[in-house]
Amino acid sequence: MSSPAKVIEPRWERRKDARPGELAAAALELFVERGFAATRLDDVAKRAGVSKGTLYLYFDSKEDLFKAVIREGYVAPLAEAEQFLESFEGSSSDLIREIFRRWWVQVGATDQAGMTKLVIAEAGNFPELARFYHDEVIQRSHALLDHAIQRGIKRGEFRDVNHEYSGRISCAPMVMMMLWKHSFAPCVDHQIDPEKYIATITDMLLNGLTVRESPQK
Amino acid sequence: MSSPAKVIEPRWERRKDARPGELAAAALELFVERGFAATRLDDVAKRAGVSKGTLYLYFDSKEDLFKAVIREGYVAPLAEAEQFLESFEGSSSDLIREIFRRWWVQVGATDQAGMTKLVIAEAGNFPELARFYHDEVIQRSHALLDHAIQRGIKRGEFRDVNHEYSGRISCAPMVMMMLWKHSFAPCVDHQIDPEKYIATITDMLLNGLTVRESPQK
DNA sequence: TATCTTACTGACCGATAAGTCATTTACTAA
DNA sequence: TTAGTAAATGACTTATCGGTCAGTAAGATA
Repeated sequence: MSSPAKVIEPRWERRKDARPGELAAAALELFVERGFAATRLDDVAKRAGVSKGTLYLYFDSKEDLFKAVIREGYVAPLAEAEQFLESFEGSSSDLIREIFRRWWVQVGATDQAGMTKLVIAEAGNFPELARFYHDEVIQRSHALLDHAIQRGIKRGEFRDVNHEYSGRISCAPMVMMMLWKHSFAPCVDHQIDPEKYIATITDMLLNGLTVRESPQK
Repeated sequence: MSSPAKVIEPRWERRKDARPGELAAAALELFVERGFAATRLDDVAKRAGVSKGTLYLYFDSKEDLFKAVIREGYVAPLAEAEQFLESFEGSSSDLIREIFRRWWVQVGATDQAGMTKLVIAEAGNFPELARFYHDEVIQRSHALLDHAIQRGIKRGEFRDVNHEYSGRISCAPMVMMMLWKHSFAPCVDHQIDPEKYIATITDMLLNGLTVRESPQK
């Protein structure tokens, strides 16, 4: 059955550089799936293909691992989006549509999307981390949409809506889709079609519900 | 110092009927604050003013307590809202405004608001419960808003927006405000003014961002 | 091929918290 | 007043899991 096997597979490999990233990725998955307290470090290690002892070579404690996952894994694409907004030439309607589209492709469809659920769920246990995530991600996302809306107002494309909450309200449907993906989506039949969903958001956000005296294309 | 004290305070009282409700209320608070796994039953009992042993007189296990909190504590006001919609006479704009206002007063501002965060956070660990909550609360909330929108379309007040996601998208900003209250709100300075927030939602939802050829009041 | 370094392992320890139950005490009814 | 009941207690048992570390083996070096 088994060949004489001159080539013996090593039981494990030394991959000092790759381990932290792989452990953090495994931890993110399990933290999102089960929450911080319900996640066992043995399981994190197993999913990363190492033993628990190895995990402790790279992280001081479970809490340290958690913080590393949040702090180092938080969404980078925001800076790119801010840059994109600055240099965008077209209409503000197209700008907002494009922001949502990119948001989904670069974050929503990736593992990162689960981080929002994780931070919301653990905010009570890790308030400093929640504050960090709020300042670095939430606040900036709201500001991004708000700037896009202000741009539209300045260019005469948009109505002068309330400045304080407009960014936040525009973001809400996108955030909810991310949360949905990591909560109810795996439990229920009905799935969301991101493309259709985003098309409906932009339609409602830009045109509203009320019929117009002079309907436009 | 101490009076002869003919009247000795009893160390505890027998309150068989009140205990389950008080324990469930305490459990909801702590589950929302810390999550299921991180909540200690000693703490739940202490907050309810009893010992852990008493908790086990009324609930079989920690999981049983959790299920009771979700199943028996879920938002009742939905049925009333559905009734309200059926019998509403005014414009669909006013209807939607009023739905949001009542939503906040009857649910958002109460302890119940935390349940949404709890169910989302624990959906991975309790899929059956998540399904239950989805069918009984989420689905019905989306349907409620969707009906209000369909009403507006039928009456010629609203544009014929996409039917599939309009209810969900309309709910998103309200749900986000509830989640916010139980996640970032206690960590950061900035607070949301529910009244202003709801006013901005309805303004954006009904009128959209785009300027109109013939602006209306 | 022999030697050395160190990434990695996994059995083990101790603390924590779920769950139990013998005992205590509030309350009731005779 | 007292005996009877059951609601409530809290010390105890036990399983789990975060964290440790002595030992093992990958693989580099010469």
